Amino acid sequence: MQPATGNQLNSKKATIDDIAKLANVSKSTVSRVLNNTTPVHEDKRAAVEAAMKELDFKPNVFARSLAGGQSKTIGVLSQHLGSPFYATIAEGIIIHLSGTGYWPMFADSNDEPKNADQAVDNFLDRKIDGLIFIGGMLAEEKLKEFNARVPTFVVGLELQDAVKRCICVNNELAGYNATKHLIELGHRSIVHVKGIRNHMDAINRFEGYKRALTESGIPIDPELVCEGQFDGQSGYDATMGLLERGKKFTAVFAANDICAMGVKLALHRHSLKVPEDVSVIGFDDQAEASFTVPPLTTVHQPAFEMGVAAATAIIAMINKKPYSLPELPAEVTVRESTAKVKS
Amino acid sequence: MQPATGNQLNSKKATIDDIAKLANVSKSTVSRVLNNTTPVHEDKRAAVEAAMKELDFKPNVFARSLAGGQSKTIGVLSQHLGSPFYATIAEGIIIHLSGTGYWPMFADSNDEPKNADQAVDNFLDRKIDGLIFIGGMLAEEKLKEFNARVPTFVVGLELQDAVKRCICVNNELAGYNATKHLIELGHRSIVHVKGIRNHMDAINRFEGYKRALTESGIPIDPELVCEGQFDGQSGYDATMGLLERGKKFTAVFAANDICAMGVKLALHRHSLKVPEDVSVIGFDDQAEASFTVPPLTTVHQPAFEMGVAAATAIIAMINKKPYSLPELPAEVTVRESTAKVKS
DNA sequence: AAACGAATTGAAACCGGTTTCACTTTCGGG
DNA sequence: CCCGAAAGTGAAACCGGTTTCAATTCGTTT
Repeated sequence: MQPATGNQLNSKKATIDDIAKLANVSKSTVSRVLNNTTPVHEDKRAAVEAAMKELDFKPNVFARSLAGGQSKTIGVLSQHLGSPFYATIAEGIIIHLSGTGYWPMFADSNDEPKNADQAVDNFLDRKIDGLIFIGGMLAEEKLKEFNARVPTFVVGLELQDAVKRCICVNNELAGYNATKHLIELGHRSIVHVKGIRNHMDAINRFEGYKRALTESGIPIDPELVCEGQFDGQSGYDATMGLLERGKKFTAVFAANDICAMGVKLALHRHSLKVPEDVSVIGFDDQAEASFTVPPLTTVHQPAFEMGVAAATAIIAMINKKPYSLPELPAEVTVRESTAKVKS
Repeated sequence: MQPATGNQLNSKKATIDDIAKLANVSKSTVSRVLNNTTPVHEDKRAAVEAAMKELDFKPNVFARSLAGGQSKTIGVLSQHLGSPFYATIAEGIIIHLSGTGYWPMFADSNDEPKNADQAVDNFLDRKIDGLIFIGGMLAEEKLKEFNARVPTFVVGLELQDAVKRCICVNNELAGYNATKHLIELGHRSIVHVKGIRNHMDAINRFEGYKRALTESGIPIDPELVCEGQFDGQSGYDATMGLLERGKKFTAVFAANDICAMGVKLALHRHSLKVPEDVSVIGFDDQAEASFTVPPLTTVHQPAFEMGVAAATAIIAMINKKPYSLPELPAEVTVRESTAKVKS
C-alpha cells in the first residue's frame, strides 16, 4: 500500500524498447528522436513522441551515460560553501537546474587548490557534462585546463582573459564606486581592508579603490591599506591596529560585509561612532547587512541571479546553443553606515 | 599534449575485464571480490586485489548502477541553502563525503513542500543510495515515506518519533537554557520571537522558553510571545510592534541570530541600548554573531559537525553497519548582548 | 571408499541506452 | 527516364558492470 507519488505507481518504468514497440519502430529510431542526431521521418517522430508521452518515458541516465551519452550531471565546485554569498549563488544554481533534467553534484575544496584538482578529476570520472566553479581562487590556466576537458563556467570570481566564461560583477568598477561614494561625502582619509591576497575579486576591488582616489587627486596612503581575509576577524584586527597606532581616518571600505562588521566592532571598541565619526561601506549586501546597527551601506551583488545565470549558461553551452551573459550591476546600496565627513 | 593529472595519463581506464584477464579469473569473480557478495578463495582474491591496484581500477559508476548496484550517490535536499546555518551543514556533508566514493547531489525545495516531493522522486530516478534532508519543515510521515524508499537522515531538524534518524541539538533544552540565562540575569519580562510556525525547531525552542519561565514561577505573558520567520525582518517587526504599543520588557530571546539582529536594530530605533536597557540572545551562533555591535550572546550549534555526522551516519546505514549519533551540545555562548537587568 | 552438502567458479544473460553499418527509399538534376 | 547523393531505418555490437545458473572441487560423514 504505497502512496501514489506522481506517476510511478505500480508499473515499472518504461524503457526505450517499450516505446519502440508501441510506436512500431526500432529502438534506434527512438534513440534518434530522443537525441536529435539523425533526421527521422515526421510520421515516425510523431508516433515516437506520442508513445513517450503515453508511457511517461524518462531515459535511464545510467544506461545513457554508460553508452557514451550525456550524464545530465553538472559538477559544482565551491571553495567555501559556508559563506553566505557563495551559498546563495549555489542556491540559484540548484533551483534553476531543477526541472531541466540536469542535476548538480557538489564538491567543496575548502580553499585548498589541490582539493580542487582532485575534485575535478573525480567529477570527470562521473562524466559530468559541465562544470561550474564558484568563487574562490582559481588560476587562469587552471580554468583553461578544466575547460579543455569539460565545458566550464566560473561564477562569483572575475578572471581577466576569460570574460566570456565568468559570471561576475565588475569588481574594479564596484570598488571604484564604493570609494567614490565615500569621497563624495567628503572623506579623504579612507581605509581599505583588502580581501584574500591573490584573490582576483580582492585585487580588482583594490584597483577600483586606487583609481577613485587618484582621480580625485587624493594620494594613496599605504598605511591606510590593510591586508584582510574576507572575514570578520581580519576587519577587526586591521582596524584595531590602525586605531592603536593612532592613525587618523574617517572612512573604511571593507572588502566584504562580514569584514565590515569586524571593522565596526573595532570602532565601537574605541568608542567611535558609525557613521558620525567614521563611515563604513561593505561589499556583497548579504542578508545581515540590512540589520546591523546601523544598517550597512554596501555594494549589492545579485548572488542568486548570478547562480541562475551560471546554470543557464552552462546548459546552453553543453547543448552548443548561443547564450549571452546578463549585465550584472553592482550598485552601491546606501543605508546608514556612511555619512558626510564631520567638518 | 594533455597535462598529467594524477593517474589517468594516456591509458584508458581499466575495466573489470582487464582485471579479470590480469588476475586470470572470470569477471564474475572480480565482481565478487569487489562487492563481497560471495566467498572467494584467498589466492584469487589476492590476485584480483593486486591486479586492481596495479591498474588503478575504479569501477564505472554508471555500469554498476545500471546493473543494479549502488550509484554511490547521496541525495541532499535542503530547504533554503542560502541560510548560513544550513549552508554550513551542507559544507560539512560535502567535505566529509569527499574521498568516501560517495557523491552528494543537491536539490533545494525553497521551502515548498511539493518541491520536496518532486525532488525526492527525481532523486530516486537517479537511484540515490541515501537521502539527507537538511532543515526545513518535514512532516514526520514524510520522513517515514522517504525512508521506506531509501535510507534517510535528517539534519538540523528535530523530529519527535525519529530520534535515531535526526541529527540535531536538543532544541527544547537549548531554548530552556537560553531563557534560563536571561532569568539568571534577573530578567522577568522576556520576549520570545518565534521561528517559522509549524517548524519543529521553532516549536521546541518555544517549549523550552515556556518551561524555563514556568519553573521560575514567571507567568507566561502571551503578549510577549511574537510570531516570526527566522529572519531579520520579523525580528525587527515584532520588536517595533511591541515598542510602539508601549509594552515593557527587558530581554528578548530570538529564534535565531539574524532574527536577533532585527530585534537589535528595532531597539536601536527606539534609542534602547543593548544590553544596558534590553538584553538579547540569539540562536545558531553563525559567523556574524561575534561581530555584531555588541557581540551577540547566542546558543551555539555545531553546524559543520552536524553535517559531518549526517554524512558518516548515512554511509554507515547504507552499508548496514552500526553507527552512533554523536552528542551535540547546544551551549549558551555568552558575549555582550546580555547583562544583568537594571535594578 | 562412496555419498553428500558446502564452497568456488565461469559462462551467459541482462541492465537500457548509443552508435556503427548496411540497406532501402526518395528526390533533384541532366 | 536514369543516376548519384541524401534521407531514413533496423539489426547488431557495445558500454562495463551484476547476477543467475549450472558445473566443478573439496572436505566430511557413514
